[in-house]
Amino acid sequence: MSVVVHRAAADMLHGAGQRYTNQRRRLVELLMRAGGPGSIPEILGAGRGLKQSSVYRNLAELERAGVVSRVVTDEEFGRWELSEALAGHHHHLVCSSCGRVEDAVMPSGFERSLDRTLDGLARGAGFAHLRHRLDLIGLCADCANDATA
Amino acid sequence: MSVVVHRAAADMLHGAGQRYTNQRRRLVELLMRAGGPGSIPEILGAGRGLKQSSVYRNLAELERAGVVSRVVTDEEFGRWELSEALAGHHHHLVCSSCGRVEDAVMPSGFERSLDRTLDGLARGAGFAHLRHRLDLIGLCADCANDATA
DNA sequence: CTTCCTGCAAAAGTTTTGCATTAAC
DNA sequence: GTTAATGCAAAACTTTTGCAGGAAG
Repeated sequence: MSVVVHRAAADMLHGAGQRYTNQRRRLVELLMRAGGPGSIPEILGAGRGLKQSSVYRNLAELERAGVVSRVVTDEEFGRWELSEALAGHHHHLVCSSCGRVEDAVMPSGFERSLDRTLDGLARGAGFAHLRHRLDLIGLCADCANDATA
Repeated sequence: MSVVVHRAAADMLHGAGQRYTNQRRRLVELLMRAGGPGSIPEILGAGRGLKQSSVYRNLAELERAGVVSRVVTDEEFGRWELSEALAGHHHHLVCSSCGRVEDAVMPSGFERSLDRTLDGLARGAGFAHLRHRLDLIGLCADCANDATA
């Protein structure tokens, strides 16, 4: 699986006239292992030796090539994940206490009915519906425990 | 309606030992009229005479009191709206081309089934489900026209 | 050998903070 | 009168950019 992702990432970059360098491979590897979007501090801390300006530039380049996507949050720094082209369509469980973000997949039947509902909404407002973004906000197990204790 | 909102905002602030000053009233008025979340540049530009540092401080204070909420986007500046306590539960239509954001409401039956589905997801992952955030990403009428032309 | 990538340092952008002044209650 | 809000300027913060050196093809 990880081989498939790296192969795809390499192809996507090469198609854009870009190289799949060691540092870019490390970023993809890191995001693939994470189980959810990784924040800039996590990336800079974890990926020992990854330099700030190169990380920003490489994430931007990987995004242009369609390999990664920026995730919107209310945090003060960025979060990045593998694009849905590589990771599949999914949603996020966001802990409002510690900021942790995990991936989650909804039943495909529900996705379909959600998209139909949004099509209707969009039509009514003159919007062309491209995609949606659905996050569950709550407390992760750790933070829920802390609150109880 | 606007009277009701101002009254509620005043109560919420007073409950927190804060004052409902002219500037805070102008912020609430502005966000109430907007039909969607307002960005910091819009607020600073539109509300003539609103000073940058005071706007940031007042939005933070209004958020603490539960009057307004920060909206997450991928823009480089903040967006703010009336809280759901005042404006009711709703979603956003986001134009991926120009950044415009409009409010939208989904059929209540669909909201219920969405919440049930998310309850299941949360339980499976050890999350305590508090609320959700659902945005439709697409092209507003103006940008769709530009693309066609 | 040409093009792209990397790293450092500096700049740009938004947001936050310190402090003296002014307004609200 | 006492406490909180405002405005200005400076600081903090993340992110972007310029430029020289190094690696990739």
